Parts: sequence; structure tokens; C-alpha cells
Amino acid sequence: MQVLKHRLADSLSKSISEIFGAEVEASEIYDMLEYPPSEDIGDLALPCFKLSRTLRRSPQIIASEFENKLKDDDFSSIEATGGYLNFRINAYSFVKRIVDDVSKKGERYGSPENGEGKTVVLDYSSPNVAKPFHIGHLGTTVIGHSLKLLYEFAGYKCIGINHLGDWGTQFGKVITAYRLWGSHEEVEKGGVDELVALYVRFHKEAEEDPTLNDKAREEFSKLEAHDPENTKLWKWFIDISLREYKKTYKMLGIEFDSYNGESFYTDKMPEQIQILKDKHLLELDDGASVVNLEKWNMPPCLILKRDGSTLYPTRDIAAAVYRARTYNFDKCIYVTSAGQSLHFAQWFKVVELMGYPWYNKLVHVPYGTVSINGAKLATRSGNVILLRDLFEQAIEKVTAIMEEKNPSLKGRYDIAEAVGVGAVVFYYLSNNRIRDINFMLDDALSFEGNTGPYAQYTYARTCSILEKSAEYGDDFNVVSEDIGEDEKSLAKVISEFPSKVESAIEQYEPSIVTRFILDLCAAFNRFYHDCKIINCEDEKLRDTRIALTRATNTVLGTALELICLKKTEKI
RNA sequence: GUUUCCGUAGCUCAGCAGGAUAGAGCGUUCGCCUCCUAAGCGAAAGGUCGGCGGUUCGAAUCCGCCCGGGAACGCCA
Repeated sequence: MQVLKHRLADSLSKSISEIFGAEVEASEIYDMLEYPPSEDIGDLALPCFKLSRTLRRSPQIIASEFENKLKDDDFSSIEATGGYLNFRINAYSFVKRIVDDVSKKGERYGSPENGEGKTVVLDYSSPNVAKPFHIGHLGTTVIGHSLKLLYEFAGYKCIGINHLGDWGTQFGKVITAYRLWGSHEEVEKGGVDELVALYVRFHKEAEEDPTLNDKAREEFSKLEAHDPENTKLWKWFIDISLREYKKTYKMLGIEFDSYNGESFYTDKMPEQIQILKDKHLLELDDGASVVNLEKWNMPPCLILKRDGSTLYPTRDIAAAVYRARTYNFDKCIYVTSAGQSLHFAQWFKVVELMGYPWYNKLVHVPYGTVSINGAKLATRSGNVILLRDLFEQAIEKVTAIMEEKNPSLKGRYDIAEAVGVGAVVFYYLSNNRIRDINFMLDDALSFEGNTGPYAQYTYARTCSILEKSAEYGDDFNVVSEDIGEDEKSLAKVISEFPSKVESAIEQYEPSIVTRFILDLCAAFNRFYHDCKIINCEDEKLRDTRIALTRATNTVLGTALELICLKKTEKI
């Protein structure tokens, strides 16, 4: 049971433990507090079953003892039922407390404020140059960026690194293919698609003519030897690819602090290999150099191939060392598919064995594999959807809906983009990251129910109300004591935001924020539906409700941005 | 085979440092726009929480075994 963590629970657990004297700690009570299954029962509950052991009384008796002894102005009623002690919050003081808190902290409301002076490096997105940017890249990109935003929100300094796959034999292939069949104009015009087409053609033709592979290897060797012609082509291919990736990043509102990819670390590997040798960590196994990890129940980590060339772990180690030196990070996070878990566990261990003190600051954040409508992603069978196309489809659909529902709206394209892209991102980030996600296209592009558009629509709704309430001034406070259940429920959801942010960071789990957004929207829309806000005739109540709307607006806006969605004032 | 992740409503998913009747959304059926954006709100129907054991006052949640699915396991990244 998710324990609620606001100050109310804090003070309550203290006063409860005072009744016990030295027998039970306040923190113990705090951990035991929970939500009753229904609001009809109460707002907060203390199950007394565990206490019955230390106190040697039945839970029912303990609960009823409290019922009589406990007095707290924050609660309108305290009731013992069947071993549970149920508290009903005093709506006025509770709503006031929450709204005041949000109003005081504004957009900082919910921040753990514990990252000051600390640095987090995040390695995410990292597409392979000259390859399509498809739905499979959505996870790392969007989880990675959301984590970055969460850490920034907590006050950390964040370095977002796009560790481009910009080195390797595939470049020999593309260079070869380009020389044989490509043209400058077509690549400039076709962009990544053209590069991919060349790459695909290479593989096809190489089946007939294996000498092409030798040719490609040769071209890559030349590139490694800094051949000027090949280097020029290579840089150009990267440039072409990056141009396209950046379009997608822009739609998502993502910017990176560094695009240092694999090629950047090629000259930084020898030092690490030397250290491995000096520390006698390398073993020769079937010609390859490996670090034996049998003691840790893992297969060996390959450092050098039989031919002496480097491998993925070698590069990752060199990159980590570089980052530790350059950024002096407190945490270095890698967001990749769960399929790479072993790889990360292996080289993290190697880093530890090498004696680097920051080995325990490396974190792998894995996520499940994506399938589309229940079918595996497969480049060969063509079951691949480019992110660009998916976004485009979503934007088109939003545009059509907007034309129907709000034809007079200005700046429609930007809003359609924010909503369309938001729908896809929200859909992705609704799920626990570790689970394999089955991307149901119809659901991802749906705008009703638990969706991004629903959240953005609700946000726009709060904006619209606030705009229309401008004539009543903008310093709204909770002034009416005549507060009902809808208001209280809404305030309760708002009060959970700080602990949700904390868990999202602790668990590297943006979906916790997404889920919170849905709870908040549901509570607000219920409130909106049941209560008149601007049209409320009682002025005090009206101002109170506007204050609550403002608090919702602030928190919902913050939360949306934390999962890479844009705040849509109008929709 | 070894390791690891997952198995909750027809579908997509929440809930898992144990707690009172297992929750959403979609889909189905039915209500609500002379009123602040109906991309909304409400109601009904729908579940032996993969199975069997164990721990516990109490298990979807923790432990063990089994079944089913995915992924990773040496010269790709």
C-alpha cells in the first residue's frame, strides 16, 4: 500500500505515538498509515493488527482506545471499526493547507529539492547513424528524457548524452554502397531514408557478390586510418542523420548536451586496456581477451576480439571513465532495452574490479521490448514504424478533430503537434518501463479515456477557467469553509504529487508521474462536473474553487512537462 | 541448458517494503450538453489476480515448486 506522505500524516503519527509513550515510535505509526479502500470509510486509516503484538491487546480494543484519547483539529472524525482506526480529514483546513502550499511553491511544488550541487549524467536515445529512427527508439528517448527532467526538477545538474552509434564496420558498407550506387543530390534529398536504402542494397548485393564485404572492411580500415575522403563522407552521413533526428527531438522538446558517440571514444580505449592488463584482469580465452566473471555468476566480459580490435564493453568503459573525469558525476544513468542487462552488469563489474571508486554510481535503467499490435518488431518483414510517420499520423488525426471541435482556434498546427506527439508519448509512458509493451496503434492514437489528449484537454480546461475568472483578481485563497467531497478529493490527489515525484526518481519510473496525471485529471473533471466554479453564486466558495483550479493548473502543468508533454493552454 | 523479466476483466494496463468489498481505460449496454471546452461526467455488465503448496491474524502482493510467454547468454552494438 502506497503510504501517503504529507505533513498531516507526519503530525498524526506523532500524536498517536505520544499516546503510547515509549512503546511505539512515531515513524513506525507513520509507516503503518494507509488509505482506506473507500472514501466513505475515511481519508486515512491505521490498521492496529501489528500493534496488538507489542501491546498485547486485541486490535479492536487498541483502536477503540485511540478513538477516545486522540484529539486532533486536522480531523473531523476519528472512528474505530474492526481493528482499524479511521480518520476523516477536516476538509477546510486540509484544502487550505494544500492550496497554500502550491501557491507558495508554484512550479517548484513537488520538487524533492535534494539535488543541488549534484550532477547526473544520462545516456539515452543513442540511435545508430544511417539507420532509421523507429518506434523501438521511443523508449530510451522518452524515458531517458523524462528522467532528466525529473532530476532537473529535483535540482540536479543534468548532462544528457546522445551516445550516437557513429562508428563501426557498417560505415564501410555505406561508404562502399554510396560510391557504387549513390549520388550527392539523392542523399541530400532523401536523408536517412536514402542512406538506409543504400545499406539495404549493399546487403542484398553482397549476397551475390561477397567481395563487397571485403571492400567494405577495407573502406572502414581507411576510415580508421583517417583517410580524408572517407572521413569527409562519414562526417556527412552523420550530419544527414543528425539533421533528421533533431527534427524528431524538436517535436519532443528534447535537446542534448552532448552528441559524443562511439567514435569519440576510439582513442580513449587503449589507456583502459592497459589498466586492465596492468591489473592482470585480462585472460586469453580462445584468442580473445576477456575478464573472467565466474565468481559473480556471469559469463566473461569480452574486451578484445581475437584480432585485437575492441568491443562494445571496451568502449563503454572508456566512455564511463571519460564522463567520470569530465563531469564528476554523482550518478551516471544508461537507459537501454532490458536485453542489454547482462552487458551492463558485466562491464559495471569490470569497472569495479579496475578499482574505479565511482563504479557504484553507474545505473542501468532497462525497459521492455516493444511490439506492434501484438507482433514483434522486425525490420525484415517490414513491421517497423518510423517515429516520424507515427507522429505525423497522430498530428493529422488531431488536426481533423480540432477542425471539427474548435475551428476558430489560432496556432492550430503547433497545438496539433503538441497533442499528437503527446498522445504517443503519454501512451508509452503509461506503462511500467520494465514490462514488454504491446504498442496498440489504435490506442496510442486514441484521444479518449486515459490518454495524453485527455490530460492536455483537462489542462486547457483549467486554463480557460482561470482566464475567465481574471475579473475576480488573481490572489485566490481558500476562504470558504463550506467545502464538499469533490474539493477534498481533488486536494488529496494534489497533496500526493511530491511523494509521486520522489518515487518516480527513486525507481527511475516516469510512469508514476503519468499515472498521477490521470488521477489528477479524473479528480479535477469530477470536481468540474459537479461544482460550479466561476458561476458559483457564493463568492467565498467561488474564490475557493478558483484557487483549487489554479492549484490544479500549476501541478498538472508541472507534471505534464515532467513526462515530455507540452502544456496546452488552448486545445 | 543457464540467467533474467513477465503472467490481474474480452483487449491494453494500474495495484506488489502484506491489510477492510481487487482498480482504470478501451470495447459492450444505458443515462447526462438552454449552464465555466461532452477530447467530459455518471451507471450497469465483466475477474477462482497462470496453477499448487508455504509463511501470516490477514497474500494479487513475501517464499518454494510447476506451467505458459519474452529476452540475454563470446568475438554485433
